[in-house]
Amino acid sequence: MQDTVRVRFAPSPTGPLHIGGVRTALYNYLFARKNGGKMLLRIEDTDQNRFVPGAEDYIIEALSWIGIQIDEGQGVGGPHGPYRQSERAAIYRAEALRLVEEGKAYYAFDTAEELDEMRKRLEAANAPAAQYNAITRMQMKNSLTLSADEVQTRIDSGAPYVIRLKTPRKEEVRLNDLIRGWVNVHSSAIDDKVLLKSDGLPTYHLANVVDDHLMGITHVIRGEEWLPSAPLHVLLYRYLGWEDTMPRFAHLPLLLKPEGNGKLSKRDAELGGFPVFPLQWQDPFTGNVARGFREDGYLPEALVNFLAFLGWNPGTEQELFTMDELIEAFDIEQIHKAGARFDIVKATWFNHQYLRQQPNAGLAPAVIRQAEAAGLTCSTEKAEKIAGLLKERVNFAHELFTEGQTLFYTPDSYDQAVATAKWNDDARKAVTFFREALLSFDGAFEADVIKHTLSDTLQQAGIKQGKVMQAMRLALTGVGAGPDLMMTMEIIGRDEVLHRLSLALEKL
RNA sequence: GGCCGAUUCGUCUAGCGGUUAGGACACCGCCCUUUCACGGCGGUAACACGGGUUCGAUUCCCGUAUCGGUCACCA
Repeated sequence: MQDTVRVRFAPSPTGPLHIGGVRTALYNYLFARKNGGKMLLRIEDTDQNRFVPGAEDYIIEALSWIGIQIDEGQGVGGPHGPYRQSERAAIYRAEALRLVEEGKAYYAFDTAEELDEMRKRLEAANAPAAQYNAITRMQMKNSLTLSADEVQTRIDSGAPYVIRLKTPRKEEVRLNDLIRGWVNVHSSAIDDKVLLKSDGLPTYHLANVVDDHLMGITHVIRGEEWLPSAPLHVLLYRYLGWEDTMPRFAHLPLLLKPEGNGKLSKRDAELGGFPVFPLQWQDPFTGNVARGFREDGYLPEALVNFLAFLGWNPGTEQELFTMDELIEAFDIEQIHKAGARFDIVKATWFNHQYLRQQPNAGLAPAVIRQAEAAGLTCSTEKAEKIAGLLKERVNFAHELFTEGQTLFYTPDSYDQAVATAKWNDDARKAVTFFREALLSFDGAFEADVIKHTLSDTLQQAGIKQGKVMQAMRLALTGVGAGPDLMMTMEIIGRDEVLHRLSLALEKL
C-alpha cells in the first residue's frame, strides 16, 4: 500500500531560479498532481555565505507565474514547518548528535589548512582519492583519534568542530532510481562527509535527508548533479534508522548548452540573447539585471510546454499540452536519461502556438502599452483589431506593435524597388479613382465593404486588380509586404487612408 | 584522473528483437495569397564504433570512443 505521494521542490535562495530548476519543479508538480499527491516548497538556506536577499520571494513568484501551485511549505504553511532550513537548525543538530552517540558519526577538529595539507599529501602519494575517509580519518584530529577527555575539553572550550559521517569502509550501496534503474556504488568511494558544519548548521546532505523524512516525502525528484551523492543519502537514511520509509529517487537529465560542451549557464543566455531565468532579476549587490522569460514575452503555458518536452515525451505525436493535459499524460518512467540541449528556437515556436490562441482582448493591452511608450495613443478597439490582424504572424506580443508600424505611422518614404517595379500609370490611376470613390464613401468603414468598393472602382476603370494591388499597398504603407490590406485600411480609418493616398500621389 | 551516468536526423524525441526507423523544431521546395507572413503538402537528414548473444539486432551483453555529472565546513 503506497502512501500518499508527497514531493518537494527544495531550492537554495542564492539568486534567481535557473530555468533547469523550474523544470525540476515542474516535473515534481506534474508527478504530484498525476498521483493525487502534494507538492511542497522547502527553502534550503543552510549556507549563510551564499544567502541573497530577495531570492526566496523570486522563487515563489516564479513558481506562481509558471502555474505551479504549492500545497504545503514556505509561503503557504503546513503541519511540518518551518519550511526554511535555517529555522530548523536544532532539529538537524539533534540528529547529528544522535549519530555521534550511536557511533555512526564523529567530531572532527581539523582546520582548513590541515585538511588542505592532508589532500596535498595524498595527491603527492598518488592516492586514488584524496579524501577524508575510513583510512585517512585515523591520521586526523577527531573524536576517533583523540581521547574522550581531549574531545570534551576542545568542545567545552568552544573550539570549532564539525560532525562527520563515519562512512563504512567496505559496503555496497544500492539505489533503485525511478529513471535510471539500479545504481551501485561502493562505500569506499564515499568520503566522511561533513554533516554539521562548524557554524552549527547542517550541510545539504543531512538537512535534506532529515527534512525529507520528517516531511513525509515519498519521492525525491531532482537534477542529475545529485546522483553521485545519492548513495550517501541512502547510507544516511540507513544510519538514521529510516531506511524502511526512504523515499524513491528520480534523477533528472540536465539541460545542456545550445551548442558546445557543458550544462546550460547564465553565460550561454547572454551569448545567445535569450533568457535563462523565468523572471527578470536584478542582482541586489551588483545591480546587474538578467532578463527573464516573462519580461521577454514568453507566455507561461508556452514555457511549461517547452520545458516539459525537454527530457520527457508522452510517446504520442501530440505536441501542444496544457498543464492539465501534461498532468494527465505525465509518466516519470518515460523521462529520457540523457541531457537535453536547450534550443530557444523551439521555445519561440511554442510561444507562437500559444500566442495565436490568445483572445484579441488579452493581447490588446500589450499593444496599447507599447504604443504609449512610443508616444502614441491607441484605443482598445484599435489594439484588439491589430492583435487579430497580426497575432498569427508573430511569436511575441511585443511584436504586434513592431509588426504593426504601418498601422501607426503615415509613410514618410516609399520602398524604391517596389516603386520602380509597380508604380506606373495604371497604379496612379487606380489610386486616384479609389481615392475619389472613398471621398463619397459613407457607412461603416470596414474591410469587406472597402474590398467591394475597391474592386468595383477598379472594374469601372478597366484596371486589373492584380496588376495594381502592390502599388496600392505601397501607396498606403510605403512598403511592398504586410498583412491584409483591407483590414489595414479599416484599422487606420478612412481619413488616414485618404491622407495617405493623396500623399502617395504627390510623392511617388 | 577516480567514481557514476548517458549515446537515434543539426536540435528535442518515438522506438522497449523482425518498422519503408515515426513525429516536432530548424532548413529546402511546392501550394494558398494582390504582397509578406500564417497555414497546407512534400523533401533533405539519424541508430557513435567494434565484438558477442540470436534465425534476426537501433533494441540485450561486453569493450572502445565521445559527451555529461561529481569528487567542499556549496547546494
